[in-house]
Amino acid sequence: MSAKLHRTSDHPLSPVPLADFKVGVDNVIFSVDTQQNRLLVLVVMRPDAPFAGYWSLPGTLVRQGESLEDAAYRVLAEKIRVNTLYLEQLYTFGGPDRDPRESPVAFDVRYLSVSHFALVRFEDAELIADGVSGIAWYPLAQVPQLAFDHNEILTYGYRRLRNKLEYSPIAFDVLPEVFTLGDLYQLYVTVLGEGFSDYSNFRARLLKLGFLQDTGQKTSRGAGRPASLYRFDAAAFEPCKDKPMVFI
Amino acid sequence: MSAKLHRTSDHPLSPVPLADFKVGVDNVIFSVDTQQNRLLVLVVMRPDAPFAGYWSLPGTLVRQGESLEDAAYRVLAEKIRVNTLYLEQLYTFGGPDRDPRESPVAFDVRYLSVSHFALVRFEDAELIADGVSGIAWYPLAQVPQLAFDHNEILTYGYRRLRNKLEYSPIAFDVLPEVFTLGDLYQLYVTVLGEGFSDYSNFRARLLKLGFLQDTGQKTSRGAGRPASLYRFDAAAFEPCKDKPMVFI
DNA sequence: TATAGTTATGGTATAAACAACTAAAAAGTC
DNA sequence: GACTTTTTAGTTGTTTATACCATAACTATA
Repeated sequence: MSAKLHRTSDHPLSPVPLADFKVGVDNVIFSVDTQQNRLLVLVVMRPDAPFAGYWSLPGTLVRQGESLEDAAYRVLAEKIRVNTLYLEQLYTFGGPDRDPRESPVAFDVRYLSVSHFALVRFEDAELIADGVSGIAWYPLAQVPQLAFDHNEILTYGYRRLRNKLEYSPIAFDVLPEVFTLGDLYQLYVTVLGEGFSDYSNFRARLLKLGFLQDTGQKTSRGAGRPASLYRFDAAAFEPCKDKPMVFI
Repeated sequence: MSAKLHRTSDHPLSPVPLADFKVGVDNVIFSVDTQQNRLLVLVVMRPDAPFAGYWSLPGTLVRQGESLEDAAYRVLAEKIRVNTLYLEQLYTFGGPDRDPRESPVAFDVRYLSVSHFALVRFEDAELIADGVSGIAWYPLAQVPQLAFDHNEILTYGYRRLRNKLEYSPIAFDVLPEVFTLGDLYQLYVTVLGEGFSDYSNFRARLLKLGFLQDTGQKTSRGAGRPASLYRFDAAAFEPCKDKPMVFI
């Protein structure tokens, strides 16, 4: 790192050429299948070069007059029909040589990717098959080699997911509108593994925090005692903003 | 937000024009004057249009063959001589109309800023006055209106600083090599305010975590009992990676 | 119908941790 | 020597996390 410091600056009379960029937006879109307890990532098949025939994160190039966030929403809406989603910026990948379309000799174009992180409800999300290129949910552990540096972007996204799950109420952007405490616990186990409190203590903590609203209704699916159905109360969450919901 | 979803996609035979970007890198560089207990931000005076005569965050446009991180290091090295620093990517600002050089009619160029967050040691950092444009440390509360959307970027940077101070050992990138527990506590007070544990409990917690190495030496500055001088032990910090150092 | 299996729920006891507070030690100052 | 300043080292009460257990409410099966 220190080698990068104290470089002699270029002569002011010979201006160095600036890079010209196309800016892309790539989305890490997570969902959780609460039936099968699987963490899923949305990938699309690339029909054209470069990386034709490779799976990739759904992305697009930013158009004239379009903001980064708008571009992220646009590419998502082209792939899934959803009523509600969570979306935030993730990280920007902009090194040279990350896209083969960049000519290493001519330096004519650079491709930069502003990645975004999104969550959708699995039951609610309807994939849009346009007939041309494929689209699929992949369990995170089974994601193949992706185009470009998209595996690296995915790693960033997964880290963000785990971190946010600790403090933010993003679980309720993935779960159905009403859910049981067992559903909520299973979601945390699916994403984080078993490295935190057991079900009993998890229950006690979440209920004590006070932002889970009992709907009065009960489930009756299969064996076992029926579970109470809860709803997330965003207003009641405010005071819990900085308190962890689980301890990893 | 829902209005942004489900837009009809453009006709495939009439391709929409993509935006052409110049990519800039702007640095939020913080330091702390431990003598006067002030949180400082580095700003530079813009000599040329746009925003000539305004203070701004030190930035530059990315050159051909240069990575984003390299560009961030370059602009920092042009402004300060330091031996050690902390630097990470902050956020990417890329909406249209954030730079007056963008023509609203012709859509010829868009300017995007990949902001970075940096920390340097105040005593160690020597500002480089190039005679042309000004450069100065500003106390955070007294930062004037900056060029472009740089005040917004600064807000992002300050939030990142406060968040990182809670879990990461970035305090030791700002403090001198050896320091007293009083210095460390004052740094936290300077940045976070007084909303956390008192000095006595702060001491007990930090010492118990076990990554502060007693140098055996003592200070003898002014009145009061001499304080032990400590050094940060990065290896011993590893197990504390996920434990908070203060409770805000 | 009795019994076992399954899941949800509501606890208790113990150890750890946080918060507030007190007191002594080691220097300088008057 | 008395007083001030700052560091250091506690104590105590309360909260909190963790591990573990007991029971309730339902289903499936013998």
